[in-house]
Amino acid sequence: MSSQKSDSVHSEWSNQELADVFERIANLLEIKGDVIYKIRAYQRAAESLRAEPRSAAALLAEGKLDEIPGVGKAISEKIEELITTGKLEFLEQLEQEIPPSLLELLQVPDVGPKRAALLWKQAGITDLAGLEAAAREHRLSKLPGLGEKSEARILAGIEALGRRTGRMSLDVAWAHAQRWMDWLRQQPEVQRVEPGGSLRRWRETIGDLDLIAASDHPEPLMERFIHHPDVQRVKGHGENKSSVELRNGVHIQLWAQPPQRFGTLWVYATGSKAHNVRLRELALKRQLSLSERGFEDASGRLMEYATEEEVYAVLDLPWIPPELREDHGEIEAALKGQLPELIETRQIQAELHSHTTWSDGALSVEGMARAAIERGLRILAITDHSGTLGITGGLKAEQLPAQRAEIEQVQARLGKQIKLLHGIEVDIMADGSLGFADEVLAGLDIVIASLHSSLRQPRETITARLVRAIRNPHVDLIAHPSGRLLPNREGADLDWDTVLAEAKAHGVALEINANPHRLDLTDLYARRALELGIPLAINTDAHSPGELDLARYGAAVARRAWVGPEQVLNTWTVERLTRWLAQR
DNA sequence: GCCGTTTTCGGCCCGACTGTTTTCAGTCG
Repeated sequence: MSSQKSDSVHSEWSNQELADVFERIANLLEIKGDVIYKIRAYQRAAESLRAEPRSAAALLAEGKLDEIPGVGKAISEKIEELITTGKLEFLEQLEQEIPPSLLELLQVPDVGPKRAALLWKQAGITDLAGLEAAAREHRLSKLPGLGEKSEARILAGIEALGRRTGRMSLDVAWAHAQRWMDWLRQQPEVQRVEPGGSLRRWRETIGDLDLIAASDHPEPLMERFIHHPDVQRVKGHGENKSSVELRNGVHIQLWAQPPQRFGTLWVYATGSKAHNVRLRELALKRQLSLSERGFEDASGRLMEYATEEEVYAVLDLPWIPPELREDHGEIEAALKGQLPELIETRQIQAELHSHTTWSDGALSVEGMARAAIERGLRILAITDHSGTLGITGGLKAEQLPAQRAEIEQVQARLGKQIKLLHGIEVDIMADGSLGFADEVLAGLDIVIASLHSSLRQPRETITARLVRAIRNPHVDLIAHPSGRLLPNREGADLDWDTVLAEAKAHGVALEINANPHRLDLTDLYARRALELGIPLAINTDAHSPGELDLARYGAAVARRAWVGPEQVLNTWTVERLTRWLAQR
């Protein structure tokens, strides 16, 4: 990407695109060899932009860009230049000095900014193809600081890039992690095994798996780990840390320390990196140095801790739930004793988005109802698809009375075990109208509206389309608002400031779709919705009984968004929920 | 380049692992 926007599909710079520009600047400055703290400033600004739910364009208009952490005078001006002119003089200058194709080299393991500069200046290598050719011709090993082993590692790294499977959805990652944790627990040297990294923080997709072990004898454990028959390539191997690539393309990092250091190790290997940096800064203010081994005081004495609670207590902090550890304000909240109460999966007692054989579900109304009862749910909304284009086997409006009759019969049989609601998941058409007429929607207990088609419309069009649905007086809830599919299909290019403002204005709830391939709303916008007081729903969108168990993934998104039980419709009593629906 | 319950100037996290080196630089998380 250059600093010039390639086309005019987007009317505005998204925070993500701005972040990409600053990350690009940081990488180019690193290759150039600029002051490390300037580089970190650009990196921090990029991270903050990605974590900022309000659009930078809107903040600029309000003169509030400096509310973004790490954005000061210089970066504010650059954001303004990008938004107003579409390009950035500073970046264009930089790209004159440093060939931007060098940035490709940074994707290769073991190639960082210093080596990229070396490869460029001493060997004339400016892109990935050039690097691969040089490695194959054994020209790399002749460069200063590089030998035959480095050359072989770099070549292996380039080949691994081609195999790279990308990020995993959360359910896939957990399945792999469980298998490996079971294996690790069977090893004689292991006292304890836990997940770490982005998996434990329940990030929406997972790159590498981080597994943490307590062991008095880590060496033989690491030895057995790297020689496991599923291991294709050993990326690194030491006493306390090893990392491997498996034959199935999954990358695993195993960390180990003795049990009495498990607390600091687990904090460290859980991250996030930004959270860890903040903890270390707090430690330094107390004349302590914090690492995965423990706290070291000025005299060099190491203090070891077996639990995370003890580690946080040293810094006068309460234990912080992993889902919050992103340096998105959790340290400040913890210091003030104001960590939020987070929703628990067990508090979810309603499923407000489910499908039956009336559309594309696997079970009958009664089958789904009984599955819901088995899982302890008190409320189940049957919300089959409206029979509009693109949805196979959707309901026609004429079928709704028959479906209602069936739901009432099942309700009569099941009695007080569960409250069934007759709803619909109505399609939002390409023009923003709904798949059913208002008179039809008026007769239903709950109306969910969602986008399924034409997700690639330009931002203004698709935003207006969603807004029109939100403004329909019969719509209670917008399901999976962006329509994204993890790990690969991006969601609609929505103007979220507008969508959230409209949802608030009309009291329409927004769904956190719990399916691990959706997780939509994202944590970012769920947190903004929380702050705005927009009602939230955590729904599995179950098409089969097993999918009702996906609620925990939705709860994870809500927890990452600092959401407690109060604002989530699914935690409400039958009376409160039916009253809310009736008032709308 | 950013930031402020030690500061508007002078700071800005830490160790493991690797390879190429004779004591350390680069990369990574």
